Amino acid sequence: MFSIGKLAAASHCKIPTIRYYEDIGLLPTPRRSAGNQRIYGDRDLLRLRFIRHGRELGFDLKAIGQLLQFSALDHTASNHQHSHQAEAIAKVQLAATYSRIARLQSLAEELELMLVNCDESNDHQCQVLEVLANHQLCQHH
Amino acid sequence: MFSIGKLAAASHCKIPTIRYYEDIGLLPTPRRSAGNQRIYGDRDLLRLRFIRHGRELGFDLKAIGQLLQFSALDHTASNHQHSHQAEAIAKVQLAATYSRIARLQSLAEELELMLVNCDESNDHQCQVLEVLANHQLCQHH
DNA sequence: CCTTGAAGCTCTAGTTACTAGAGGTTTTAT
DNA sequence: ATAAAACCTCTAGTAACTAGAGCTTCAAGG
Ligand SMILES: [Zn+2]
Ligand SMILES: [Zn+2]
Ligand SMILES: [Zn+2]
Ligand SMILES: [Zn+2]
Repeated sequence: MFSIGKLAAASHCKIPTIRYYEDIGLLPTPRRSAGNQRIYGDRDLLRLRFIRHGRELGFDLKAIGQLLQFSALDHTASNHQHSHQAEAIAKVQLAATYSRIARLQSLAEELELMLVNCDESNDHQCQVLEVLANHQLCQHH
Repeated sequence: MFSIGKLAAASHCKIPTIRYYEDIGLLPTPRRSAGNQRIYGDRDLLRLRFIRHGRELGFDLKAIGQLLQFSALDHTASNHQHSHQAEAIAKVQLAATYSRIARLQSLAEELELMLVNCDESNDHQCQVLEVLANHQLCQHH
């Protein structure tokens, strides 16, 4: 039985974010005090921590919504079916993560090259600006 | 002298995106035909390609706006000062890229671990769901 | 009991970089 | 002359929050 402020502190999640999760249906509508303030229980804290942990691991809210359904936190007991679906979502996330890494690595190489060439140009014809103006000068994409 | 459609085709940029860049001031307001349709020239194409190339390299629009100012495309001639500023922006971008890579790599490791542990669990206590519910089970963050 | 400051409430709007669609006009080609 | 393609403006939607205005409620001290 705690207020939204306590819930926020216990979950490392900001108050407006908690209300936002409620708005979009990720958190259930909590009961209210006589004066209309939200009251939460332990179950809500577990659910919110699950959501935040999912976010830290890079899942989007839609995926987290599905994962919650597969978990015991969404009142239907979890079973083997659900576990397999959860794994499928995690695999998609992993693949997306690898492809982002690959893309960022090629960008980093390109940027490094620009900067190195800047240093080596003796009349300093700035390679950052030159390359941006002309994609032909790129090596990696 | 070409229409917005031709400009889009020549720059691999969608039409609404071109109008959006105009709205936010990244592209100058073009002159118009008698019937109010936009007319562009070669200069606009160079500028738009610069912008798009910057986006492909991961710069945000604010950084690209600055880079444009430093470049010869923004009618003030480029000079050494400008080159140094351009390099500074590229260095910031490079650092941000490396830190994103590092973060994604730790996430990928965590996801891999979850999936491996799922496979190894003989009663299949789904580790994806377990880990999400309990950050203590994480190794990497 | 009363007061005051902290915490909570709702609602709106802003962030980033676009994208989609409605409903109307102009161009281009036959 | 007509019809299709391209263009116009304006609004709103995307993801996941965050900030602020203006008002109400709660908790603690005197
Ligand atoms: Zn340079
Ligand atoms: Zn390139
Ligand atoms: Zn599993
Ligand atoms: Zn964790």
